Amino acid sequence: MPPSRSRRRVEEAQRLLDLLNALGSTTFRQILWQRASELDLTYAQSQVLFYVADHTGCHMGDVGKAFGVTLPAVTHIVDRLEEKQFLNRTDDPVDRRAYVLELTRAGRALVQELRGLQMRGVQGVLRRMTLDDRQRVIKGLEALVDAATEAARA
Amino acid sequence: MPPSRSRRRVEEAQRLLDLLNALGSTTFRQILWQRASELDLTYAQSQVLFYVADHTGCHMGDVGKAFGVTLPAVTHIVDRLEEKQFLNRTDDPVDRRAYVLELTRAGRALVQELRGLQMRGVQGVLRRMTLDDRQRVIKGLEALVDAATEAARA
DNA sequence: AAGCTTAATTGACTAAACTATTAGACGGCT
DNA sequence: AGCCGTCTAATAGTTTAGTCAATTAAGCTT
Repeated sequence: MPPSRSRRRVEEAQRLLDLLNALGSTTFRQILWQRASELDLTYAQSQVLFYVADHTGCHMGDVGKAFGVTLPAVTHIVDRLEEKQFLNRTDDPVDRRAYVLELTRAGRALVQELRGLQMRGVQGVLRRMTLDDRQRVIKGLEALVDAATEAARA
Repeated sequence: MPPSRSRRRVEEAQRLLDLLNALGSTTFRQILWQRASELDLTYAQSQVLFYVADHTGCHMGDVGKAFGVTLPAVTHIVDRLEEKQFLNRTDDPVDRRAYVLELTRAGRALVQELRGLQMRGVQGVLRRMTLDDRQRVIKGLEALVDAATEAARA
């Protein structure tokens, strides 16, 4: 008897769950963030740094929404990044309740360096894959991310 | 001029990096772990719980190695899971320095419930994808995880 | 038996997250 | 103009997770 449609759905879900776990755990995380931790940057700090790099002029609240954390958490992380001189908190001329975040020169340099390391890490992985597999994973993940976004909205 | 081979490699790496980020951030994490946090289980605690479920009888050190954290970190997490009566720490009859970890009945029930919720979450996402995309993402991720494992070893 | 290694805990610390509260500033309404 | 509700951010206090260094106890080797 061939597997029923619903049985196959279960198997696919199971397999995908395992793969996502494997992805999230040590190996890949290490490839991507190892260098950041060597530079005394925590994972959370790196994430915020990257976010601000891509959203210059954003407010504290924007960061919180982007990562799904509360404002006090953002306050602390930004405090530390400001101490380390990687970003500035300046008054928003338009709305005086808010701050405007932007990277310092050192912050931009750091982001550029880390991006470079991540790119090299990922390229090192992609080099071990066939062209077909590379295309598969990219197209597949695009569809997956889209579907997850829709599912979260619904 | 068509894109050169090396330029394409850079673009692929960039795209993959973005996709992995999108995957790691809010949407998917929420689908998978939302319920656990409602039950006062942190992410780390859930991870350990799941690990022990799949490796009954393991030692503290095994957990640490699996997640790349130090032993004291494991001690704390296991302390909390034991307080909550989700797992037991019993003496290893073979090696009296070590403990043997196993889930309680309540722990097994919890893992089963969470796995069910995760499965439903993932199935809700897969339902919004075409058959081709589902196959693509699974085959693609398998290749990616393999390549990452090799790359980490090398 | 002595000495090294291993498994786990404890203590002291930092980081990150939460809740609840507070302080200003914005905006709409009367 | 003045008040009220809402929004942005900070502060205080707590919990969790992680680190390192030191400690205890058991196993292994010679």
